[in-house]
Amino acid sequence: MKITIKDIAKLAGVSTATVSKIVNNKIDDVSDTTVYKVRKIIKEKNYTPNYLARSMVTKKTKTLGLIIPDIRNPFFTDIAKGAEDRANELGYSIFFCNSDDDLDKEFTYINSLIEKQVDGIMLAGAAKRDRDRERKININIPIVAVDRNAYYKGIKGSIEIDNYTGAYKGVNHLISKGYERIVFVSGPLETKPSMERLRGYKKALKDAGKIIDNENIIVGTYERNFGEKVIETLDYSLKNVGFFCGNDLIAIGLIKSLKEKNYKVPEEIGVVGFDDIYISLLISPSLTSLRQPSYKMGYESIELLIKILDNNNEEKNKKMLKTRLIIRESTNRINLD
Amino acid sequence: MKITIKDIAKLAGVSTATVSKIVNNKIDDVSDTTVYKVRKIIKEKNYTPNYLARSMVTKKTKTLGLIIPDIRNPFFTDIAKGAEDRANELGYSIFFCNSDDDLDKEFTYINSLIEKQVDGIMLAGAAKRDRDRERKININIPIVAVDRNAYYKGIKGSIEIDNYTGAYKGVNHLISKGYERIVFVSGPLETKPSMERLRGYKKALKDAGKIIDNENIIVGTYERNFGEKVIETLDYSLKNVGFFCGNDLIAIGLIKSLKEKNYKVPEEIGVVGFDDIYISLLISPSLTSLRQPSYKMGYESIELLIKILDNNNEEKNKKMLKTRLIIRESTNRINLD
DNA sequence: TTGTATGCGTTATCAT
DNA sequence: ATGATAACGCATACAA
Repeated sequence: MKITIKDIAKLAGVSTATVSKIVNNKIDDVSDTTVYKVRKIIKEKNYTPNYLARSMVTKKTKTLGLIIPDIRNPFFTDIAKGAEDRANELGYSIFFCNSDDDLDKEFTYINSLIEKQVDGIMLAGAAKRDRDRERKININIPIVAVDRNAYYKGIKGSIEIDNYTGAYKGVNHLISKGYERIVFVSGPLETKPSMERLRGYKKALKDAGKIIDNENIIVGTYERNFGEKVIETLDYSLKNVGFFCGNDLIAIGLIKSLKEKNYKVPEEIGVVGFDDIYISLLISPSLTSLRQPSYKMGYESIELLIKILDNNNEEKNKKMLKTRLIIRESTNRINLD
Repeated sequence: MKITIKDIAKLAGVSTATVSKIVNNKIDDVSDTTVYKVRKIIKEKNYTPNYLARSMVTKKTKTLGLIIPDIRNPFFTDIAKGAEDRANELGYSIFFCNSDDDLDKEFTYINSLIEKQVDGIMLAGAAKRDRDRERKININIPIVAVDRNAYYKGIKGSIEIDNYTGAYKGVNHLISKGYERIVFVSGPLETKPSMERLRGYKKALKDAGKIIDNENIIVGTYERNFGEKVIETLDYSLKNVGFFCGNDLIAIGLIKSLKEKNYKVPEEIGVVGFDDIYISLLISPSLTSLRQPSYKMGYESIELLIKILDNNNEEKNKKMLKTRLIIRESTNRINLD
C-alpha cells in the first residue's frame, strides 16, 4: 500500500492541507517547526506525491509529447536527444511518437497525446501537409513546431533553420569548385525546408549567372533509397555535375550508386548533403554537408515550449538557427576554374 | 470546458454509472436501447474519457517506460522503434528515457517512471551494473530486460540474443578466412552480451586449435571512439590479423583508423562487427557483421511486458533470439587456407 | 498558523 | 436494467 498525504498528516498530527503546502513549498504561512516536523516524516516514510491525483486538480501533468517523422534518421534522433535532455532538466517527461512521415499517423498521435493530457507538444511534422484538415483539429494546448512546417491552430512557436542561406552556401560551394551542371536532389517540396532550399539553390545559380533548368531539380523523399535511384532517372551525361542533396541520407544513397557505376567522386562529380549526420564523416568519400545544430534545435524547442506553458513568453516565439558548411572529400577536388 | 461523463449522463437522462459501463463496453446488463442512445450522444459530443481520472481508480495508466543506454546507436534506435510500434498497437504510450549508459541516471529515470505510475518498464540497462544497489530499490511494477542484464527485483522477463553462438560464428568466419591472430575488441565485460561473446570467442579459438592469449582481448566501451583508438594500444604486428569487434560502432571506428594507417582491409586485416546497423552497409569496405533482430527485440519485449501485465504469462518469460552472419567486404578475401 | 470541506472525473459496489 | 454513492489522492478556498 503506497503511503499518501493522509498518512503523513496523521503521523505528523496536522491536516492534509498543511502537508500539501509543505510538499509544494508554499510555506510562507506555515511555522518553521511544523515544516521541519513534516519534512522529517516525509523523508522517513519516503513519501512521494501521487502525480495522477495532483494532475487531476492542477490540470497539469508535467508531461509533453514529442512527434518526429523518422527516428531512424540521425538528424531527428539528435533533435529527440536534445529535447529529452532539456525536458528532464526541467522536470518534464516525454511521450515519444514516431509518425513515419505519415500525416494520418500524426493526427492519431496528437489525439492520443491530448487524451493523455500532455501539457504541450513538440512537433516535427510529417512531410505532406493538409492545411484544411489541420485547421479543423481543435487543439487547446500549445505546440512548438521544429524544423518542419505545420498549420494546427495550437502552434505557438517554432524553431527553424536558415535553410535558404544554407542551400545558398552549399550550391555556391559546388559552383566555386567548378562543377558545371548543378542538380538539386530535393526532399518533398511540401516541406518548408525543401522550399527554402530550393529558393537558395535558385538564388545561388542566378548570382553565378547560371540558368535555372527544371531538368536539374529532382524531387523525392528524404530517404536513402531515393538517393540511390536518382541517377537512373537522369538522361543527361553526368560529366562534371554537382549534386546538391536535400539531406545526407539522399546524398549517401546517391554516392553509393555513383560508386557502383564507377563514377569518380569528387573528381567527376561533386556531392553536397544537408544535416551533417555523423555517418557522413564515415562513408567514403566523406560527405561535404551543411551542419545543422540538431541537438540544440531539440533542446531549445522544449525550452520554448515550457516557457510558453509558464507564460513567460514575452519574447518572440520564433527562432532561426544557422547552418555551417563542412567541407569534406565529396567535393574536394582541385578547383577547375 | 471539456465534456465529462456527467454531461453525457445528464444529456442521456441516465446515471454516470450506466454511461461508464457503456464507455467500457461492459454492456451485458444494459438494455440495447440505452446503449444505442448513449453511444449516439457520446459520438455527437465527441466525448473521450479523462485518462487521469480513470487511472486514479483503476490504478492502471496504460503507460510504459522505455529506458535505453544510447539513442544515437542505431541498434537501440531500432529496438525503440519496435517497442513504440507494438505499444501503440496495444494502446499504450511510452515514456522515453536515455540513460547514457549511466547507472545513476538509470536509477533516477526508474524512480521518475514509478512516480509517473507507468504500468511497467522495458529496460536495456546501462553497461556497468551494481547488484547490491539494484537489489535495494523497491520496484513494484514488472520490468522486462532487453539485451543487457540487470538485477532489479522487478525483473519479470527478458529478451536476449544468443550472443555466444553469434560470437562463435563471427570468430569462426575470421579463422576460416585464414586470419592468423584473432583479436577480440570487446565492449564492457560487465554486460552480459560481452561476457557471452567472450565465451563464444574462446570456444571458437579452442575448437580451431588456437591458444587463447589475453593480449588478444581488448576491453573498452561500445563506442566508435574506442574502436578508433584501439590499434594504438597494440604492440604486435597487424599482419594477417582478424578483429572481432563488440559492436559495429567499434568496428567502424577501427576500420577508419586502419585506413588512415594504410592497412589493407580485408587483404591484410579482417574485421567483423556485431549488430549489423545499417551504416555497416554504407562504409567502405562494407562491414561483415552479425545481424541482430533489433526491431523484433523491441517489439517482442513490449509484447511480453504487456502479457505479464495482463497476467497471461503462463509461458516462459525468457526468450533468446538468433543472430545471422552477414558477410561483406571487410572479410571478403580469397581464403588463404 | 492551521484545519475543514469540496471538487477533480472516473470506476465499482451494492441497492433497487 | 439502472442508479446512488463511495473512493482514488491531492490542492485549494475559506473558515477558524
